[in-house]
Amino acid sequence: MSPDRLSRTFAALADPTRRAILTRLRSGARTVNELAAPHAMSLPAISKHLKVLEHCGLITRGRASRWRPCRLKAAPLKEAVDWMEQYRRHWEDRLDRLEEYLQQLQHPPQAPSHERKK
Amino acid sequence: MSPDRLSRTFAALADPTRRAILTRLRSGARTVNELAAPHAMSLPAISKHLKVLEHCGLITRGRASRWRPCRLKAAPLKEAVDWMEQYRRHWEDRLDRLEEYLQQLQHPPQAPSHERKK
DNA sequence: ACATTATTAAACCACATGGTTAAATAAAAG
DNA sequence: CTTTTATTTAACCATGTGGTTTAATAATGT
Repeated sequence: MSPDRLSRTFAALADPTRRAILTRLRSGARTVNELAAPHAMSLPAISKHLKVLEHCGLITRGRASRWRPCRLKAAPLKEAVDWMEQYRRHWEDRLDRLEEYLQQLQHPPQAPSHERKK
Repeated sequence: MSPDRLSRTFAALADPTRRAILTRLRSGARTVNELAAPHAMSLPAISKHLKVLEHCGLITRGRASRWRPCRLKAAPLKEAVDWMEQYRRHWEDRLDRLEEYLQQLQHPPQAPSHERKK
């Protein structure tokens, strides 16, 4: 039961090594060795990270003779940002206080919802 | 060695149950029981999810008599979106093709960068 | 005092994750 | 053909994650 793509994307982004790889790919396609170089870990470890990124669609891999150049595909990031954008109003300070005030009107701390009538 | 907050935030968002909880909290504070109700899992499971969300700052918990109302705090989402925004130009179609063309000029598939013999 | 309600803690389990080393594969170079 | 280079696979290991059930805690209601 593999999770949905949004979940896979967020999971992929949760690792600093993988984020570093994506950042590196912003300036163009790179081979596995090139991507591995800056990191203090084995090549198989990097290979696994790349597989994770590929599996959620954040990179694609071509074949150029004996190299497998990785290329950034940012589409899943759009999907993720779109999900988060729903919350923009919640993190913008101006509305935050009003927000909380309205929330308290709806759900006074003394008697949280549960059994209220419609 | 607990990971940085950005990593924790992405990890928190990688679970559909937790995203559903956050979505629910957009309309105001809710008690643990209220949040658990729509989900087919035990209360301790929900309690753990809330702990994850709290630990990365996506929710705060107050104390109102015997209830622990959870309240959304979207600030970490801003941090996450800010990171992703760097990639906006990569997912906007118009630039995508030009992007790839320029990347190929820089890193031709036949002989990737670093140890090319002249 | 006792039972009820809301929530958390503890102990446990299956499986995923992130790393390792050693070996396999594939293409290019000598 | 043999060696070298680039990368992946396999097997393994420690730790983390997401769930369970049972028990503890804490405040309220009777």
